[in-house]
Amino acid sequence: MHRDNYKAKLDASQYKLTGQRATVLEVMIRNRGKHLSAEEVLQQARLLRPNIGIATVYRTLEKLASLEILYKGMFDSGKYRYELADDREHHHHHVVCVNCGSITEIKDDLLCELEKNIEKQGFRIVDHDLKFFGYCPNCTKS
Amino acid sequence: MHRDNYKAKLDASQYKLTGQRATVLEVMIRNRGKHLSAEEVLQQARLLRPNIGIATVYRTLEKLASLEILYKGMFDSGKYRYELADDREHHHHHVVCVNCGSITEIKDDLLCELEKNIEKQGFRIVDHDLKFFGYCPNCTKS
DNA sequence: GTTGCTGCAAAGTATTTGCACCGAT
DNA sequence: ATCGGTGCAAATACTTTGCAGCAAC
Repeated sequence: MHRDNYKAKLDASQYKLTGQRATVLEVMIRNRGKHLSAEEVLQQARLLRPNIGIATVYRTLEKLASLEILYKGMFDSGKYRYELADDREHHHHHVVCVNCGSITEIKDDLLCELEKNIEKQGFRIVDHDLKFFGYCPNCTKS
Repeated sequence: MHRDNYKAKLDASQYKLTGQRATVLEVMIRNRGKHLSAEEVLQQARLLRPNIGIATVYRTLEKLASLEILYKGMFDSGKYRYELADDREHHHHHVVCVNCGSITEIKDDLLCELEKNIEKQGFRIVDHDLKFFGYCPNCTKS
């Protein structure tokens, strides 16, 4: 998806497309496929706009996630990471390397069946989150 | 599994089975199937041993998790929850109700196939973590 | 001038660590 | 006497919030 589409989406929302928000969005677009922490977003955003504050970054990430422009997830431990949501639309999963910490994406779609089973038990499922833990190809060699 | 087996497992480790550790273990056993936060463990532990401290609870939960007596996972947001590990041995998953926050367990095993696919791409998978988000039967009614 | 947005600093949560003391060998 | 374990308090890590000032309409 092109960056103008994200901006349009934000523009159409109840929120203003301010310079700071555009900066955060720009950082996320430039890091498509990566899973950045708020601190990492801040550092990169400051290259473009040196005095942006961490609170603004958090507030912006939160808003972008609520608009479903970003996906907010907890991978390893203790902190949230963010990525462009359309990158993970239908359905890809994460492989977290327990050795080097790298996060790789895996495309697959085998979970619909499982969800149907669960719904037979009276649930209504709206989302899922699947992560694998292991060794990435790089770390398998050693 | 009987509580003596857990104690034996802890006993056989490099760690001592102290009163505090037995208390934490007891709390976890009494709450089999629940997913307790450290704070919740503390509150229950204090019923049995009023002056146990939060640091001891954290240290004990950490040790029990490293011995694979407990499973440590992040469910909703911002804090870890712990459960007896053998309750989740091979393979059950969690359904988190986005309305009431209840966590239900679902037995299933459909992921081996998926793991094999990923391993063909050069990874070595050692664990996975699958969560569904939706509405539990109770909250579906309303 | 109202209203929403920002940066800073302070507060809030969850967790970890430093340290003096205790208890079992 | 040693050494691991404990409780308390302080420190840390991440995130949220209060607030005064700013920017846009």
